[in-house]
Amino acid sequence: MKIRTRFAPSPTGYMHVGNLRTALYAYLLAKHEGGDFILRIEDTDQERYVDGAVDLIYKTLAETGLVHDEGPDIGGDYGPYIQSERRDIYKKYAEELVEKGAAYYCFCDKERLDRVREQQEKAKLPSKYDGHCRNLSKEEIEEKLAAGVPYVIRQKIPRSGSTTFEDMVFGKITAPNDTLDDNVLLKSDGLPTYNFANVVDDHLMNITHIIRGSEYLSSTPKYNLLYEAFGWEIPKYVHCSPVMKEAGKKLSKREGDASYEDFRVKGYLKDAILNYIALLGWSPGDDREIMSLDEMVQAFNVAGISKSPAIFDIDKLNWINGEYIRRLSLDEFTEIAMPFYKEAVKRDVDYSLLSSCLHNRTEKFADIPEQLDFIDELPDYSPELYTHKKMKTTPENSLEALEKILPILEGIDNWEHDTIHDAMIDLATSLELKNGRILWPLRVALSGKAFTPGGGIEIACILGKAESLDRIRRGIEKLS
RNA sequence: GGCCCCAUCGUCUAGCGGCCUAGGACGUAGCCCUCUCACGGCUAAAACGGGAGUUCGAUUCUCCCUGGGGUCACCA
Repeated sequence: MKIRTRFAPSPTGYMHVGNLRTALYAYLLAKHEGGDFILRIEDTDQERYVDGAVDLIYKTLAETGLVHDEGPDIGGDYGPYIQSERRDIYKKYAEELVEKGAAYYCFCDKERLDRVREQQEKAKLPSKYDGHCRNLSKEEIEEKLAAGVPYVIRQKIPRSGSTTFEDMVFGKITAPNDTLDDNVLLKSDGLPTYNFANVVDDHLMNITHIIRGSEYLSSTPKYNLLYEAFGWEIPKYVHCSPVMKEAGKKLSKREGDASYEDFRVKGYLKDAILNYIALLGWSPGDDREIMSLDEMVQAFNVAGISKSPAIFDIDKLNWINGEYIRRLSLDEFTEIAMPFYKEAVKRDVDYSLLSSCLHNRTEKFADIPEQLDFIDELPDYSPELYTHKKMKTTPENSLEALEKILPILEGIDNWEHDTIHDAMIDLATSLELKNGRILWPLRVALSGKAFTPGGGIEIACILGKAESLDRIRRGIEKLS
């Protein structure tokens, strides 16, 4: 039988990385087995509806290459794929469940429920529905229904015994039934809760493997009870532990470290993000780390998913992003870096020159402007910058060096890397000095910074002849 | 608090009773390369949470403790 997995996000307006990872695993599992990956939108909570959120989901999936085989935007044999459009389906199945004795009508209003909960909390009991409407007579129900009293349909959990299910990563899990709550299946607005909708939809859509976060682990027994009541085949479960910021902390939307979009605007490559989150909680079993989507599809195995929560390590993401950046061609790099160049440099420069300096020195594109902050304007720097122990330079001998450098550069018409390079090396050789004695002062005079992407020669090329000479003269002035 | 689950370097992990003197990667430190920084190369420090068992032998199996995570909504 063909495997079918699904990604079933709520349209919340942003793509949490933990969520994206779940989508990735669902995609990988399906594709590894040659199966289908389905997208379903879980929008049964109208209060949480966010405009444009669904488009963001499409965009993210398309951008990362997690292409779905069925979904609201492309259709399929099991639609509709948006839960709010499946309203009538749920009602029918909820009523079927009532007939089967696995669910019941409940007419309790919010006030009563709050009161019950309050009392339970006071008594330090776990808060559960007290079963007030569990055994209403047929007459009572008919009467209230006819009178138009708002109602919900609740699951009727057995009061004794226990329920066991098998998870592909966690193994056998058993929960005592009396710790399970009679949750609402169908809300008073006629829409289902997640608890119900996911079971009905997964069955109707023929989903064979359910990949989701471990927050559903403790409610899965209830879902199994539902499958059993319907007489439906129970799917395979794959629960994934959460992604944490650090021990005891969650990734936060506010701090900009929780969503895929957050990382994209900071200049992380989509493939790098995908690669990193794949490894956050999954291992291919060997030492491979840099893997393309296709390679991950090949290597994917549920057995490699880890059970404990994983802490999001920005350092490792940075490294992986750097690896991907280094594998970019110079042209590709320039294309992605262009918006950052435009932001950082107003002066007319050869962007390919910038790229050749930056491509090995960039971990994420957002770092670029800071690296280039000396291009437009020479920063005000201290003469002490000319002192470098290893280069054996001081402000004094740097002045001498700059005074020697200036006329030589003035005489260069062919302002290119090799020409400048040869002239500077020749100068050092003829003076019987180490290259650094010439090049360190040059770089400082041109940049005014202790660290720069590239050396003095590269910077001279980028700045051009006129600006370079000007900065060297200013250096001489500063040191005189 | 009840219930469920988890536990290897700081972090992500390999390990599925002897191949473990516990492997890899990030990060950290040092060295090399070198006009700074970075890239690249090399080296180093760094872990089986604690206690009982089972076994000829436990990182690997069982139990307890501790620590961590999840869940207890007409949210998903």
